[in-house]
Amino acid sequence: MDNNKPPAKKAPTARPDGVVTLEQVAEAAGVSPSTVSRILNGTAAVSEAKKDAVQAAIRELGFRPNPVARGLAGGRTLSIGVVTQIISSPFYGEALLGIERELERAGYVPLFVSGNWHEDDERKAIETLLSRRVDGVIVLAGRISDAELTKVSDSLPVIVVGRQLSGPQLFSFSFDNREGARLATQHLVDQGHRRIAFIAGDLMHDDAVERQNGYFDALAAAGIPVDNNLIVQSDYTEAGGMLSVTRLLERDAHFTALFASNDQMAIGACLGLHRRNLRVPDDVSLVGFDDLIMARYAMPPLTTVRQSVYEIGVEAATAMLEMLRGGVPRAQLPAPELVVRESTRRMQR
Amino acid sequence: MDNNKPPAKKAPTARPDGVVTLEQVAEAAGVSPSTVSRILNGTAAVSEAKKDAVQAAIRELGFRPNPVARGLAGGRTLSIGVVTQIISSPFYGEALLGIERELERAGYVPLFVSGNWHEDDERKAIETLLSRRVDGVIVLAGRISDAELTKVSDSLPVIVVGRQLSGPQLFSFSFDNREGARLATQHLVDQGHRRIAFIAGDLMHDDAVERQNGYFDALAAAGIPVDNNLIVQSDYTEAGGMLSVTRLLERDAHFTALFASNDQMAIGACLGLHRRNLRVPDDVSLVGFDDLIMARYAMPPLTTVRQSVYEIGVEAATAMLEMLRGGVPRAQLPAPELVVRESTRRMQR
DNA sequence: TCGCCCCATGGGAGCGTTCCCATGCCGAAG
DNA sequence: CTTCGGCATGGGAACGCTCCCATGGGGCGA
Repeated sequence: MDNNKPPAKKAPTARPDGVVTLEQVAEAAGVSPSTVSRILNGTAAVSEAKKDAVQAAIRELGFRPNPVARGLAGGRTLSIGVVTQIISSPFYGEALLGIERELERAGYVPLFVSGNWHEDDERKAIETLLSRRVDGVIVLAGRISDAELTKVSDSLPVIVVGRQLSGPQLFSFSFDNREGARLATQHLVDQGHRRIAFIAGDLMHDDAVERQNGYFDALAAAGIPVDNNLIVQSDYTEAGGMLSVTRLLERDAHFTALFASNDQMAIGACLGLHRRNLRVPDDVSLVGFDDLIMARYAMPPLTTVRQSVYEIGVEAATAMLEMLRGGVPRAQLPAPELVVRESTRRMQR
Repeated sequence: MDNNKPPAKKAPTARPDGVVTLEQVAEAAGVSPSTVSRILNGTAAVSEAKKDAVQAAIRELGFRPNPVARGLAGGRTLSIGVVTQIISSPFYGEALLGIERELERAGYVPLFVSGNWHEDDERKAIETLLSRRVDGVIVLAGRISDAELTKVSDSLPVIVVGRQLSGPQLFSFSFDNREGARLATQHLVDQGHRRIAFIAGDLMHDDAVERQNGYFDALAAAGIPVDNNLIVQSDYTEAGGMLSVTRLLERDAHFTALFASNDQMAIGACLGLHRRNLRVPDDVSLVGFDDLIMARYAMPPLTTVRQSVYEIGVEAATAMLEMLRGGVPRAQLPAPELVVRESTRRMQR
């Protein structure tokens, strides 16, 4: 009774580490591993009886499929790579949250990697993701060339937010930055402002360019000539916004309104103005872009353009899942909307 | 010449999908897969000659080990699970950045999952991580019980930030919240304030309790009795901070200073005060905690307690790596430091 | 009634590594 | 010179799952 011959062929029952495998489930349910796999993945038709037996066994044993083994065997890892620029940014944070929530519903897990606004880092980030065998990649903005992105999409579905690209496994969508910026500028014009300064983002990026175009659109519509002296380029950070105000003031570019192309720069600008004893909105009306939480709690609360960043994340994830399912993704982003708070007012005198 | 018999035994050379495997490297270098593995992992001594040959082959073929296969075979996935509460929070964002940066240096990748301040979600998050076979888990605060956390550490190294726990595979460390809060309150006392309101965090969490204790400490040291009417409990969000001010004001709890136990609530409180026509710092001095970027750009810039959240992330990751290496982790967090800005001033009249 | 086709199922070969074990080989000790 | 130990190396079995292929039955048309 004690012949414990090592090559005992098979012994799926119980393991020292308490890990439950598919094989054990199969044995408990009295079916083959193949059948369990089929039920798990819905790969093929299985009789109700066996289905029930297996479900019961799974529940009883507390079986949880091992994604690692799945990844190796099936080539899918149920994980999606997400390339952000800085994970800590309030802007990206919102988007990541949307992505995470949406992916979770489908059993996928996001793998976040930061590009740090640096082309090389971004490339490395994508490499990391590829070597981790993610099932797809979502790229939020970024510097890497369109060509490289397209190349990646040869082997994987790719969703790009904030660019215009497409291909068999490539889908992109953007928020209507131009219209949003137009709305913001228009609002300032409507309030009687004529000298409206503009803090642009990094013009290497489409969205920054589009926001600038929206600014131009509104000025043109109002018959106000563009004055380059009123425009500075910055980097979407609070510090950048603050610095921009200094630059503007040093140029002696008199302005009664300022449109910063994102909220973070607007907040920075606000402090910059404060330091020069210029009050918002009394001396300068200020508009931001994005409608991050910080806009709502700024002093004064910031007029801005609502862009539901969370929603963008959700849409990106949805599109990815759709692509993975073999379908054709689409993205329906809400239209830009101006949120008027207290940082803008009708031009005095 | 055309006999393409299917069971050709082995053909490691080239694959349709361009994926390079360890086996191909072995063949190219004229050694066995085992040897390549040994070189890759430094598992055993290998002659210099073979080592060079393999290195060359790796470089030439552009081989990148497949973490998925590694995970299956070796039981390690080179990934670390990180349980946060809300990935989009400016506070956690900073910490995650620190973790990511530090892990990257060692070739590890973080897997972020959100607990949403919800015990069930947190438990599910940890489950997800375990089923993904992460090599370790870093928990940032959270609601889950100490016992459960300890249980997890039976099978994995665990690092907990913001609690006091320990065990063979369990390490925790905290920022000195109590001292930080004491410092903040003390500062207010030093400015002549006696009626100092306090917005606590969720007292289910150690850090919130500690911050409250620090507040008590300073009051006691100054001989000021605790007035429960001056204390409200909230949730570390801007909205919560704003609401707290309303509650405080409705109670007719006259106060000349307010210490909010994190920056986000302080920012919200600032707006709340503004709405009631109370100016910061003219009518009420305000102090926050954390020193997030937003504190620097608040209006007025917020006096707060510096807690390098980024650093905390780095320390957590470092400790994790140390544990993985089999060593004994330690964490050296900088001491709390008060950052005086413009939201506090000497009590008038 | 017979044969064909399709469907439910099982068997088993990978997926790319790691790691245990076996195999030579060489030098040192007896 | 023989024997033993140790070291560099190769072989091959896992790891847990997916998926292709083979098999056996049953239903249905002729």
